[in-house]
Amino acid sequence: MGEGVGTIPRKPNLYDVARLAGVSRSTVSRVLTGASNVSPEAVGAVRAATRRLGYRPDPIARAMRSGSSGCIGMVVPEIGNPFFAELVEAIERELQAHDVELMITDSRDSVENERRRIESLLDRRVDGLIVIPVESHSSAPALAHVTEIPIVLLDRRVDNLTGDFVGVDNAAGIHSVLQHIAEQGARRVVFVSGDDSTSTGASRLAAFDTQVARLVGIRPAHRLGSFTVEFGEKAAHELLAEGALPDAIVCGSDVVAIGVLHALSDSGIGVPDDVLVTGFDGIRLADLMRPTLTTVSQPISDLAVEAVRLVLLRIGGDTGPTRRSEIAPALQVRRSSTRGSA
Amino acid sequence: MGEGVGTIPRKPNLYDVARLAGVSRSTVSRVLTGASNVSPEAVGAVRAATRRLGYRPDPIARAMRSGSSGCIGMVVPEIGNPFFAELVEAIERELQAHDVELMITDSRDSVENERRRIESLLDRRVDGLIVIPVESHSSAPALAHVTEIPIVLLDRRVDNLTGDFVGVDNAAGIHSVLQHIAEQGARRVVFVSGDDSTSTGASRLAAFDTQVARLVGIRPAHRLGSFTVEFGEKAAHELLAEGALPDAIVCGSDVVAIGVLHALSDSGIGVPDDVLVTGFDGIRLADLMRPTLTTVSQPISDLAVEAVRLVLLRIGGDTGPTRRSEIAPALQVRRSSTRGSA
DNA sequence: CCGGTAGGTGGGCACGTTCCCATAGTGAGG
DNA sequence: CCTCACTATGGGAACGTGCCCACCTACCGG
Repeated sequence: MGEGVGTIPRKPNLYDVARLAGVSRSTVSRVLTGASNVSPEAVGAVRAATRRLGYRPDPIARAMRSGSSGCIGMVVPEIGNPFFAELVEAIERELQAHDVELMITDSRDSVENERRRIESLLDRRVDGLIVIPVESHSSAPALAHVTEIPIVLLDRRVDNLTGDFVGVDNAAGIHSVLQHIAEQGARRVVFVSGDDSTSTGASRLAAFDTQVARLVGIRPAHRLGSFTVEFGEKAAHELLAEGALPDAIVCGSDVVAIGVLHALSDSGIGVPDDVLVTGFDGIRLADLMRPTLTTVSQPISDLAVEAVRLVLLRIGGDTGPTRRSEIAPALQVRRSSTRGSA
Repeated sequence: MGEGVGTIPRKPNLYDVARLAGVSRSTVSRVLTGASNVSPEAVGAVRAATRRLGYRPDPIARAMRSGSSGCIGMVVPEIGNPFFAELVEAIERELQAHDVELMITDSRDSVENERRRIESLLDRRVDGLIVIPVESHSSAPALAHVTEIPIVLLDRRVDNLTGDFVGVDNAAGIHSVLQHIAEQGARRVVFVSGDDSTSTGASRLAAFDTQVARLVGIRPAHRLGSFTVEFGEKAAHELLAEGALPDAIVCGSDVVAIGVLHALSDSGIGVPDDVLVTGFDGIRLADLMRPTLTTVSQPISDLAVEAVRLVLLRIGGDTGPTRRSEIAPALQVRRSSTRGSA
């Protein structure tokens, strides 16, 4: 009974590769980490042995020693929100193109959860973070706490936080919607959106307030809550209860608009015949609603490419000034806002 | 200049806690891992020191030594699919209730990606896996390869794989739909669904074939592709091109049904007046479509609770026989399939 | 001919934790 | 009174890797 005969083939480690290649652990490590000062013969022997044993470096041990895991973490407020889900999908696709792994976590719209998720990702030694923060104000402490690794804010900003940001130009988006609504002849318009606890809510609201009088017309009003279908339904029902239906309901997000459409349909109000409705985000479902939903379409793929580019750049050592990428959204005119069309 | 004065406060480790508590590393470790044989005074001192230093155990080092990370991994074919997104959300919520962390990854409907994701999660020492497999056949090797930790299949099965499964009773779901369709007076029905490369596709198809003749009627037909909006649109357009519209279109998933509704609406076909349409899955959006979509509603929350219960049970050491939980779905009758209603 | 230098290599150590074993103290039973 | 067993504790080792340092050899210049 010779030694090693019949033993269970344990997962190979650096020692095993070194033994088979006839070199030391150090040399194997040098080859695998791409360091210089290794002879071509050694490189060849190590590569052969690695392949032969099916060796893969242990990411845990690697993280332990080097403090880096080779993957980046993402925190999302609510993966069930189609816009965020599409964003995650795009980020994942883009990272895969760069051979970087993604760890996705959900903060469930709670700052406390968000803090925990970020701490956990840091503990797991992610090399960078892409975060869609929960709130523009109270998310700040948890995020400011991240100093060792780069962090890119996606879609939403956070107050007083020096970090890279990637999102759309909300003011331009609201502008294009209002202009379009005005062209359709609407005069009285109500803005239904999330409140100003998120930067997207705040800046879309500010843009509406700044531009509505000049572009559209009389007695503009708000109804602010959260970016959910339920809030859209509630807001629409309240508007109906008050009696005077506006000419147009401009929504701060597509899910809100979907809620509004649902409530109006339930009450027998015709869209676009009785009231125009628009959304914001450009989720895939916007085009599948009946009526199809006019919306400010965010270039999700471009946002993902830019966010990934930025975080990898920072991981690569870039220490330039904080960057803000505001990509222009494009208005998608559809049935829900086109009066008198077929 | 005394030593330690003005030094940067490094992240505390076991040594620091032990020193402050006046005990050894071993005792601290015993307290924190909840082992027995520790005196109450030691426990108190360690807890106090831990709190005082704000010490948190390093999960990487823990994983390195013990081979366990205290979190479980999930692999999903497509996070952008609303049904999967809702499932992920429910799983995350349920795991959080048990204080277990979740690492979510996306296989993007590729068996090769799926294999890589699983390997990576194993490398990261997750304690268990919840997987929605890509295919019932070719996903098998990658999954069979997982032997050290428990794995629970969710929604879809895999051939010849001995592992726990949680999903709905697809045959019962199809049965309830067909019965309902028959009651509405439909005779000719077409089944539009994903093909049999997934177990859900296969079993819904089998159930349709077995039951349709008895329950509904004449010349049933299929149109099989993938569980996507695009396929639903394509299938509906093809049906229209062929001329003879059936009485009802039974879809294998809600996203397919949404695609069908979209295509029919584009072509001016009335639902439910000209043709009945039903879905399967019960995603939240089904109730927001116009017409609202009749669907077989999966108890997503129950599925998540059961999957989490099973995986934690196995992690806890349970070695009982393989379990199959097939939860009964509930038919949600809505506008898209109710002929002659208001 | 000798010293210096650069390229290539191997060994020790550390990262922070858990597991195993040895040891000291204590109570009970023969 | 001695011994056995059991509790509480501390120290050493190990998980697998990357980094630092020391070493060896060959080559080149003085």
